[in-house]
Parts: sequence; structure tokens; C-alpha cells
Amino acid sequence: MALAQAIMTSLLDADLSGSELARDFEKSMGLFWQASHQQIYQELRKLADKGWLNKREVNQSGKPNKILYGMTQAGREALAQWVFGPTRIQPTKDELLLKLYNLSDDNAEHLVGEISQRREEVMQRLYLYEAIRRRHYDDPANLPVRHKGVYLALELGIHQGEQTLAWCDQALALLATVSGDSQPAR
Amino acid sequence: MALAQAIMTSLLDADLSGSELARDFEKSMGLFWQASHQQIYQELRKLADKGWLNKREVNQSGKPNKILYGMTQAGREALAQWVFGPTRIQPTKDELLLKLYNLSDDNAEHLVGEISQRREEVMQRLYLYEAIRRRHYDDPANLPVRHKGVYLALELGIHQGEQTLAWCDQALALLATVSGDSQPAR
DNA sequence: GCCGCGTATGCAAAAAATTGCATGAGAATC
DNA sequence: GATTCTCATGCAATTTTTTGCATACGCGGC
Repeated sequence: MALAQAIMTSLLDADLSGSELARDFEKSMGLFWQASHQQIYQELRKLADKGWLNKREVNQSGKPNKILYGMTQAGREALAQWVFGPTRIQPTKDELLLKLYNLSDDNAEHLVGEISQRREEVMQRLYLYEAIRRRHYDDPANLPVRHKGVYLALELGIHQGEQTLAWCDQALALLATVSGDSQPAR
Repeated sequence: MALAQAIMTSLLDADLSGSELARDFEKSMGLFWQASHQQIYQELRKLADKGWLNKREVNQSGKPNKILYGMTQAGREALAQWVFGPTRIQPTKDELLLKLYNLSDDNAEHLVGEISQRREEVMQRLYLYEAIRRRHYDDPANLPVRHKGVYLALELGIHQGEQTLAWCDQALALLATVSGDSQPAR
């Protein structure tokens, strides 16, 4: 399982607390890894126990204290090692596609709604990613090495998002022939 | 969780046994839902207990007996209902992208290998999907209603596969500037 | 001075998925 | 006829994830 590595990767550049990490996982990292705050807090403690992270409490004015975690040397080494290990993909599980397999005259209208909604969501994400690309990754060939990797992940997200938008349009067009044109029995 | 619905959807057209279902989940259904045989067998029994599936044993010559499952009326109704419920996406978790976030001079070469391998795998799947499309979904506008949904799911898989291929090429091109051109310190 | 709100951390039970193995039956091989 | 292979089904332990709270702190309002 790679939640540990996802967290450590987030901590490469900056020390973060559990809640900050949770927010991170909803944004950039969330493109290809997701975790709830409960998962994150538990994993953080495990990693600290292992000696891969160190923790220190930070007093904040106006907010509860937070616990900042940072990578240790051992953590960095373990992470670097992990890159050479086996790679797994856990492909998307998408209930919407499952629902499409159940397309019928009865539910076509409903599914049109769901696809429209999906289109909206994807569009939002796409705006976000494209904004990030414009701001930070204008000139990919001249990025520092590690950031090239980050850039590539972002690229994949953008490409797939665009493709998904196109697909939504195609789907809506095809479904129009189901929910719209079909002659009701008379 | 929607494993139950994924199984029932597979059983819409034909009664299948656990092992047949498991094979199905590796092929067409696997595009957007995956399950191990252990998961499937357990879920099948649960669904039969609920009365959504019926089971009957079938003797096979040359092979062990198998247990065929088929949808009951109650199952069909429950599935039809489910389509109108809330939809969840559990996005891909892809360790390769996580590894890319850790790109360095040390591991660039290794990651080039991994991306090439990914390219190969995606290409294989794409061949499969395109063959299916050519064989069964030549004329999408005139398909029976339900098959239009199946067609759309396939389309999404093909589009995204093609996009992924293009991305692999882009990634390999960018990484060539890391692992290849960089002057080793002397 | 009490109420509700947002932030930050956490526990614990339940559900789901993964890992590793077990069984039995016929077929194939030697 | 013993051994090994593949198919089909399954159990059980463990790990991972999800769900549903719980606590504590300070701020703002009233």
C-alpha cells in the first residue's frame, strides 16, 4: 500500500500537519491519490513510530495547536528505495459507467442529468489544473528535475479531463436520441 | 458499495457462475470495475441470500460442477432502483504518478522503463477495446437502448487509453532530457 | 456567559478488500 | 497408479478504508 509514500511525497518540500495534508490530498495530490483525514492521521503516527517522520507541536494563535510532521533522513531513503519497487494501479471505479450499462428508456433522462453534472465537475477541476500549469509549469523543459515529474502528472490529469469532457458531450448527444426522440407507444 | 450492482449488471443478459464472472471482471467490466474471485464468490452468496439472485448447480463433463447465478425479479427491480441513487467515483490510485513526483537523476532511467511498460499495457487493452468496438458497435445510433450505454462506456475507455498513450510519449520525451542528456559530473 | 462555528486531532466499530491458503474433481503426463 | 495441472469454489486472517462520532480550543455574536 502506498498511502505512506503519498504522504511522504507531500512532505518532501515542506513540513505539514495532518489537516494541511488532508487539504493537499483534496487538491493537487488528489489527482491520483485520495485519503480521508482519518487515514492520514493514523498513517502519520505509524510513520513517526517507524522513524520515517519526525513530529513537533506548534502553537498557533487563534487556532488549536497543530502537529507538524517532517521527513527524516531514514524516511527519505525509504522513499527513494520504494521508487524501484513494483508498481500497482488501482483503476477507477466509476458508478456512473456501471449505471450506463443499465441504460433504459426509464432512466435515460436521469442519466442525462448525471452526465451533465459530471461534465460540470470535470470542468471545474480542469480550470484548476490549467491555472496551476499556467502559473508554475510554463516552460517544462527547463524545470528542475523533480518538478518535471510533477508537471507530467498534471499533464495527464489535464489530458484526461479534456477527454472526459469530450466524452460527456458525445454521451449527451447519443442519449438525446433515447430520452428525447423516442416515440411513446400509442 | 457497488460490487453487488456490478455483478448484477453482468448477469442482466446471461446467467453466469462465479468463475465466469471473475473472468468477465478482468475483461469488459474491468474497464471501470475490478474484483477478485474471493470478493465475487462472497458477494454472490450474499445476493442469493437477499433473494436478488437465484442459484442452480450445473454438472459439467470434464470439469468440476459450477453454480450458475441468475437475476430474480426482485434483483432486477433493486438494480433499476439503484440507478437513481447517489453516484460515487473512486478515482484511480496510480503509484506510477506518485513515483514521478519523486523523479530524480537517480531514478529517471528506471521510470523511463516503467512508463514504457505502461505504454505497452495500455496499447494491449486498446487493441482489445477497439476490436470489440469494430465487431459490435459499428453503428451506435441504431443500437438497442441498453447497448448504447455499454457502447459509451467502451468509448470512454478507448478515448482515455489513446490519451494515455499520447501522454506516455510526452513523458518519455521529457524524461529523455533528464536521463540521457545530463552531463555526468567529472 | 452561553451558543454555535470552524479548525485540528483523534477513537472505535464496521465494512470492504487483499493475501494466503485449502479442497475436490477430472485430465493429462509419466 | 501416482503425480501434477487446471478449474471451480471457498475459508480465514489481516489490512485498509469508511462511517460515525468525540474532544478541545478559540472566535464571534448576542
